[in-house]
Amino acid sequence: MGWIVSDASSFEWWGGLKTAHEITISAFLVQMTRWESVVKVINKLREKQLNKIENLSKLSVEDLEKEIRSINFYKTKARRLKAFADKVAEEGGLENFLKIEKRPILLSMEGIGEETADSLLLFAGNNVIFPQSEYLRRVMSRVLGKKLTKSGAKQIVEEKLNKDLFEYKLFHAGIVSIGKAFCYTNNPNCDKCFLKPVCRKYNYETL
DNA sequence: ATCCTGCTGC
DNA sequence: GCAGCTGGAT
Repeated sequence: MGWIVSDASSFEWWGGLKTAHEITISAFLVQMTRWESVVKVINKLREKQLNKIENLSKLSVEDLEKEIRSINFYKTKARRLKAFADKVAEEGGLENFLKIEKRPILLSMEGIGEETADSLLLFAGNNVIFPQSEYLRRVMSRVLGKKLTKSGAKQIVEEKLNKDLFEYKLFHAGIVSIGKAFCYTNNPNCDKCFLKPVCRKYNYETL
């Protein structure tokens, strides 16, 4: 069965970005920001060979600000990216840094909270960890018909899914897709949503 | 005007 | 728990 692909890395996860470096840079940039804006900046960085963490660390914060000016909170994010790039250099490269045992160090860095840390570990580092996003909390809360915290929703998912990289990435992609397309904070578009057959909010008007 | 795959510091 | 960060797109 040659067409059954078990290698999760050959799919266009994380908006189609391929390298751990671009995924990592975009993870900083995308916070409270439209994905489309992030892609534009990543494309520009790539043209200038700045799509690698080591190359970013050679820039000053001021120059980095200029490169990402079109991004929401660009000053804050330039500072955080610069600090992260320097830290990666200390730790002996990005690949070595994106491992589960480094999670506490990731979380200790400015600009990396739970969601970003686990997104990096899953999509850039290929670790079986599920990111606890606001999308996840919202969709899972409505489908299950009870108020969940982000970490609560994450716990349920990690309990139920097989410990499989492909499943984790696919489920995350599904949650994000549904969150963006239908499951808005206000006035969710439940009629169009393809989860409505199994959603408690839709069927019982809870939450 | 409002929205956008958060995190920090208070 | 919540204001602030900070700007482009619609």
